Parts: sequence; structure tokens; C-alpha cells
Amino acid sequence: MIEVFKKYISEKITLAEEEYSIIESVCISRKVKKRQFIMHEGEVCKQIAFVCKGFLRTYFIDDNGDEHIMNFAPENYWSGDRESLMSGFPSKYNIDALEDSDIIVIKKADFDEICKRIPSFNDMTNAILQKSLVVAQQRIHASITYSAEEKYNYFLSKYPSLVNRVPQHMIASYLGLSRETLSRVRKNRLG
Amino acid sequence: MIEVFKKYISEKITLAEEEYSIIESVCISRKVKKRQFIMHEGEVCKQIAFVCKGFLRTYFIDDNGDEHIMNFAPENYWSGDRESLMSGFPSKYNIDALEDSDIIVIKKADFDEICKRIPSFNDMTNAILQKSLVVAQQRIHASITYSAEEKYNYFLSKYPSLVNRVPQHMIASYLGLSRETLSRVRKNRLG
DNA sequence: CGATTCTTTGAAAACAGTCAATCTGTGTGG
DNA sequence: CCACACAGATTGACTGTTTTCAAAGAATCG
Repeated sequence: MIEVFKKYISEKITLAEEEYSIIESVCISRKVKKRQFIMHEGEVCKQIAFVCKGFLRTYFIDDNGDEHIMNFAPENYWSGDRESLMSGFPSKYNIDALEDSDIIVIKKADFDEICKRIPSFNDMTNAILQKSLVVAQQRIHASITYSAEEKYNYFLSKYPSLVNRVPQHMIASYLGLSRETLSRVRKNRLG
Repeated sequence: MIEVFKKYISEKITLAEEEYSIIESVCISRKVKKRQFIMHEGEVCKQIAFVCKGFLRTYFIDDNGDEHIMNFAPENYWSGDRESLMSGFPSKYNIDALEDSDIIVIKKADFDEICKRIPSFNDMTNAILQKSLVVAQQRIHASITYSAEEKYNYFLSKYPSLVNRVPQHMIASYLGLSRETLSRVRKNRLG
């Protein structure tokens, strides 16, 4: 399982064997069953998860009891609540598995430590951070500009591999639409 | 004008005098008049701006010719298009001044250089990046969850000082609402 | 097979956007 | 200093989109 993570790293940066060892020493491999949670609302987020296999999602429940999905994390993506990690305050989010998953968990303290000790790992982290911010901005762009149909087309073009892997109502939730609206949008897109 | 920037830095990190000199040597002070642009759509973004005084905004024009505001940058905020900076592709955004402003411009190459040479400056940059991502996520949260009225309340609580500084129709644009809807929301809030 | 979960559909209601007109305040140039 | 233009804000009537509610139809899983 760790091999997936090593491969991911090796595609981004070059590390010495001993640096891999340092990283490996703080990696905790974990299997998560479908529907199992790795974090609950109200907890303080103290670790970061890397998805080797499977699929996580981050969501929250609003005052009406409705779910809203903030993020999907399939293979080679990271998951965790940066806000809670940074602030030390309880998270508003839940993270659970949409499929049986293999993940690697790194404790915040360990993560900070390897960022300090391995500069290129730190660079990699920053590059990921920057990319995340760009993605978030694009999502904001879409959400303040697009109609329901355009939002769905945007999702299709952006995450074609997720469309058949995620239940439709979760895509709707991710896009800020009702499930019924998304169903109708799909029906009316050409024939 | 550089003093504002130095003060900003000193509140985040501790630097030696010579490190300040290095930074200062790449800072370009600039005055921008209201309505003047510092970046146009179609250009590749090659610099980062720090606002010492005044107010910048980042916006784009959609296919219908309507403006949508991505970001406001008042004093002590940064402005620039990370996406274009990272990718080297032309930007979709325009950046102009909403008030006569004093800004400090740093070229991308210089910025990268000081990040490399001054580790704590790099740490500061990362911290800002992380915070930006959290803010972006909160905005996504708001936009997929809230009604027009809730979005306005959110803006009020988050940026109380901007409310009386930004024309209302720009707040509407930032929130993804029509100007008329925002006007009615304001009218119907209490009495 | 029965139980869930997911998706679709229809009808009605709520919500937000559009269009057009008016009103307000501000600043500029003559 | 006034007249005028201009940017901004408001209002009403209307349109269109999206949500809500309720029900029923698929699909999946144990």
C-alpha cells in the first residue's frame, strides 16, 4: 500500500532512500470500509490522509439536516480538514469512505516534522497546496457564474472518471443542486 | 510605502536586517489610480502585488458580458492570479483598483528567489496560502449551502469593513447574486 | 427475495433573475 | 455655482429557474 504513496512522491520529487525511510516511518497504513468514518464533525482534525485505493468524501450537515459535499478524494488525493488542522478548532466536517479504501495516515506533528527535515517534501506540499487553491477558485468561479446545467457540464469535463463512480445525488450535493434538478438536467442534455 | 509591507512581514515572521534588504531590493512601489488596471484578461500573470493602501479587485467577464468578482484585496492583502502564475497560461482575470492605491509589486522570479533564500519568508508564504485555501473553502461552503440572504449575512459578518467601502452591486457580483436581488435582501432584513 | 439506496417524474411553490423605469447622490466641466 | 452626466441603488411587474413535496420506478446488496 505504501508503494502507491512512494510512487506518487517519486513522480513529484526526487528523494534519497533514507528520506523515503523517514517518511515511511511516520506513515500509518489503514483500511477503511465503505461507509466507515475517519473523522466526525466536532472532532479536532489531527492527521492527514492519503488515498492509495478507494475513495473518501468530506461533507457537512447544514441546519436543515441536509448533506453538502465539500470534497471527493479518490486515489492519489489527500483528505483532511485544513481549517481545523491549522486552527486547532473542532471541524465542521465529516470524512467517510464511499468505497472500501486503503489509506495512509500521517499525524499532523509528524507531517510538519518531515516538511521541516525534507525540504523537497515541503516543496511538494506547497505545490499541492497551490494546486488545491486553484481548483477551489475554479469551483468558486463555476458556482457564481454557471447555471445548473453548466455546473454539471463543468463537473463532467473536470472529473469524467468520477461520474460513474459517485452516486448522482452526491454530485448534486457537491455542485450545490438538489438531486431532482440534477436528474432533470441530465434528462434534458441532448437525447 | 515599503514600511507597510515591512510591518506586515514583521508581524508574521522575524527577519534579520539583511534579509529585509534582500526583500526590499526586489520590491517595486507603484501607485495605481482608481479604475486603473494592473492586469488584463489574456495576459500571463508574472507578478504578485501587495496592497499597502487602497483596494484592488480581481474579476472576469462571462460569455454574456457580465462581470463576476473573484476577489477583493484591501490593505495588507495580496493580489494576482495564481492559476496563470503557476501554469504560465494567459489569465482569465482582470485586476483593477477600486480606490487610488499604493501597491508593492514583486516579479514572480524574484518572489521565488526570496522564498528560496529566506526560509522563513517561504514559511510565511505557505501560511498565507493555507489561509487562502481555508477562506476559499468557506466561500464554497457558503455558495453551495446558503440562500441569497444568508450569503449576504455571511459577507457582512466576514467583511464588515468592506460593506461600506464597496459598491453594493460589486458585493452582489462577489456573492453570485444579481444587484436587484441584493437590494431586495437588504430591504427585507429586519425593518 | 426483501430491504435499501438511488433515480426519476409531476405538480406546485419559492426563489432569484431580467427588464424597464425611476430615484439618488456625486463629481465634472462650463 | 449650476447643469449635466454618470454611477449606483431601488422598485415593480414579469419570467424563468430551481427547490420542494410526494410518489413511484430502478438498481443494488445481503
